[in-house]
Amino acid sequence: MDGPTSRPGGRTARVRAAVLAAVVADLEEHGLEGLGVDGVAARSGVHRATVFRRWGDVGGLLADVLDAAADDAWTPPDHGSLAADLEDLAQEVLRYVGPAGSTVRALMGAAERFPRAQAGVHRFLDDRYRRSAVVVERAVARGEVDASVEPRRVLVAALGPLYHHLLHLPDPPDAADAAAYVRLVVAGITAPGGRPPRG
Amino acid sequence: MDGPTSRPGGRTARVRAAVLAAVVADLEEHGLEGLGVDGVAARSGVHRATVFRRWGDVGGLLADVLDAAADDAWTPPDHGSLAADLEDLAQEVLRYVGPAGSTVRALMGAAERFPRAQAGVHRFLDDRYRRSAVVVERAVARGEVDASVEPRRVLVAALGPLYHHLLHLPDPPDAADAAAYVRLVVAGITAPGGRPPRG
DNA sequence: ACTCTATCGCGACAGTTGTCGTCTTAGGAG
DNA sequence: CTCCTAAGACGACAACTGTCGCGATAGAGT
Repeated sequence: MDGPTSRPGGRTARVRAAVLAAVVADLEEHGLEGLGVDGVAARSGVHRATVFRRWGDVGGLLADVLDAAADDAWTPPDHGSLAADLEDLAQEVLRYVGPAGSTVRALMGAAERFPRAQAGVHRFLDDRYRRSAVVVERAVARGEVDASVEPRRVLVAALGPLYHHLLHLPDPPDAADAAAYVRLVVAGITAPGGRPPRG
Repeated sequence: MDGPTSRPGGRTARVRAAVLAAVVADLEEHGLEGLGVDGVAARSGVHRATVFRRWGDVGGLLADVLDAAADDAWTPPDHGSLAADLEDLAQEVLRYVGPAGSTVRALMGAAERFPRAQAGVHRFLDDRYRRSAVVVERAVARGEVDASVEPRRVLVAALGPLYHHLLHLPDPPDAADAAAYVRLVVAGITAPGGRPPRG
């Protein structure tokens, strides 16, 4: 995500590391409400104006944290069945966006307010869903589901209710809820006599 | 939500109407980012301190707008089949939270930041889902689906992906997307040979 | 008509957010 | 080692957010 910037090494990288570390630390301690550029600047030892110049606002900070974190080699699980794979993904969503101090959750909360945060959410989820598509493709290869299904739509249908539940409903979902949402979708596309879903 | 407050009529009600009208107007014009207590106070002719005292923050403002709007006699449609009813609900979600200046959307965006907004989202969606449960109950009565399904879970499974898509994915969903998410769930619980879903 | 009190108007205040221009420094190029 | 430039440091600044105490008033009860 750095591109061919002029001075990738040295001080700049050090400043970025210090700031991002301060963001996650402040986030875990005080949550999204307690996260401010001023606090991050003080904690990281970097000047306020510098943080504003490079990251713009809290949304930019969070987006950069996630961009840095997304630079991993994550790959979806392979349990041999679509249901098991999707349930595993759902549990992972629960683990990552469930906790109040979670970066993903904070970023989603800031998305509507800060354009940079919204772009960060888009990048993160798009990458996530792109990597997860193999789960559905493997199911197609196994003959578990019809080849006409669109992997992305199945993933969103299976995990979307969990995100919605986590972020917008009063009662926090547990592992059983996550599994139930997945099963509701899997039952549809793997139903023996059911008509092949169009999308 | 007024309860047995002491002075429901007269000036207080007038102030509330003026402020809430200013909120929706500012929201439509400048979006959530451009919504501030100061602007609302100026536009409504009500003093800053009064707005802060009664509503606390932007989240309180948005929550009250939605509380006022939820005081209607809305009832879910009855098209004679679960699929048609759910698709209708999905289209309604699309209409109401799709537009950028929508109050529901703004409230959801502010939820993570302001506790009052979060409570407002909870109240609104809970009420909405409670009223919509009849759609599933009618399907059970018709014998369309098994009686063991939990209406709330079906609704969340059918509409959750749409909320998720609307709020967190780059490409805005259209009517076809909304219908597809619904069908994916309906196919599962109405599948002739499929095992009865557990919840 | 009179009283009483919840609510509003008002202005002062402190803290936070975000911008700007200027100066200094780290560190790459020669 | 020296020069040059991108990046950070610094402090001043305006706008917004949220709080407080005090005085004014609408409007309900009698």
